[in-house]
Amino acid sequence: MTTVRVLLADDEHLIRGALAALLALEDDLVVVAEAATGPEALAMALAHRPDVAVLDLEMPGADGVSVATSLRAELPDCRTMIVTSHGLPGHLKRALAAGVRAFVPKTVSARQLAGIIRTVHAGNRYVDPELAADAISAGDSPLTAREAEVLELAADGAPVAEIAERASLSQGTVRNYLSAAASKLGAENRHAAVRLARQRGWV
Amino acid sequence: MTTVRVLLADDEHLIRGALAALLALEDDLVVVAEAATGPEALAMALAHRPDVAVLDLEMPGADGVSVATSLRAELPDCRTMIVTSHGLPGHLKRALAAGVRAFVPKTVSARQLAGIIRTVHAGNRYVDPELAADAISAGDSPLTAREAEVLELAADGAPVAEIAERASLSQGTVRNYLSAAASKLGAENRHAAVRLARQRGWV
DNA sequence: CACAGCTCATGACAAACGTCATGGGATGAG
DNA sequence: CTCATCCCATGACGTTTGTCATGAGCTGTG
Repeated sequence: MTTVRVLLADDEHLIRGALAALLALEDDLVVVAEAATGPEALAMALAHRPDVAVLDLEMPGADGVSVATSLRAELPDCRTMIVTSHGLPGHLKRALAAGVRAFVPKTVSARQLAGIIRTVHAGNRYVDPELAADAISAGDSPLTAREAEVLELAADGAPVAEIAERASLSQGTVRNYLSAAASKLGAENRHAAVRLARQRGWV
Repeated sequence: MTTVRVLLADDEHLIRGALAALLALEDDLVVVAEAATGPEALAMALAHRPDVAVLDLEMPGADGVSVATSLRAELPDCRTMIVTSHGLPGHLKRALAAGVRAFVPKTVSARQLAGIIRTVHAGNRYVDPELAADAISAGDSPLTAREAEVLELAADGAPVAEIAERASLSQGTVRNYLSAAASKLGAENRHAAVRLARQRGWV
């Protein structure tokens, strides 16, 4: 029997600890390291060279996907997987693009998670069926690069003047992009557009 | 030794299961029921009459605080406590007003949580020191009831006309409230005001 | 090469929004 | 009772927006 060396990264101590305890019950899994932040996860991975890194999507410092990206470069043999509370379609896409092998919502049971870790370790992929369906039905972002960028700058309710300055664009151009983005998303105004784009993980 | 009967409510199966397993290690605690949604938590509580209800703040159906409110009315002997990932000051306030005995971020360890459950069962309260400090420094909401209501309706980027209709107010009145709210919060416009109010848990 | 698509800009117009002054009715504290 | 505060409204003003037309430079594809 091969044992799988696992790295666990989650900023919530309660969950990380509990998870470690549950995974320890599976006798072919061993948690070799834990981390509470993105950078820490990276450091721990380099130090302990786990077979599989289980990364929370939302962590301080660097999110799961960017950790996965770094990991892919620095530790190619380590498979990565993402667990998350909020299963936005866009996140799934970003994750897969970063070479993540599994994308799992926290609504699964520990036993299922253990199974998925084995699946990933065996070289296969796993994506939660429901999330996959959402991602497919949500489709690709219709926004161009600049539209997305400007929309993101508009996210905190800043006036056009400020967005224009931060993006080094003229105010007119910003309004054009905002208008285009809103109409592509079927939103009444840029603020609603921001909400929609967020929901679909396009920002 | 008295044993404490605990209800566990969290929509994330992974966490709920893991938590149950960890609490089971404490021999004076016994998890008598689990729930994944607000209404389910309520039903389980009525059926199993636990000593302490550990409620996640964000759950489908009804959030932790409203469950606690119902519980207070229907099962006064049951102490309630809230665990949450996002410790917004306003939530803490709402929770305490609802008679919740403890408010804990998920960054604590399972051992600490067990201790807090005992504290609560003994009739005492517990509030995470950091959250308490935030809540105090954030202060009370300066918004009047209507201002908060209108601000909430503005949350999804709806135009004034729609807000006015939904609140049964004139458009002028809505704009006045929005303007007042934004200036009280020091925001540039209503959208930024919504963000700020959300951050502080005032909506 | 021609064509399509993205990028950036300008100008102009209508609609939406923020702000202010003003006032009447309700309510609660002193 | 009086005063402050909130609630609701109206009208008016200037500003910020969304939208549209138009055009120029750039890039990649067929």
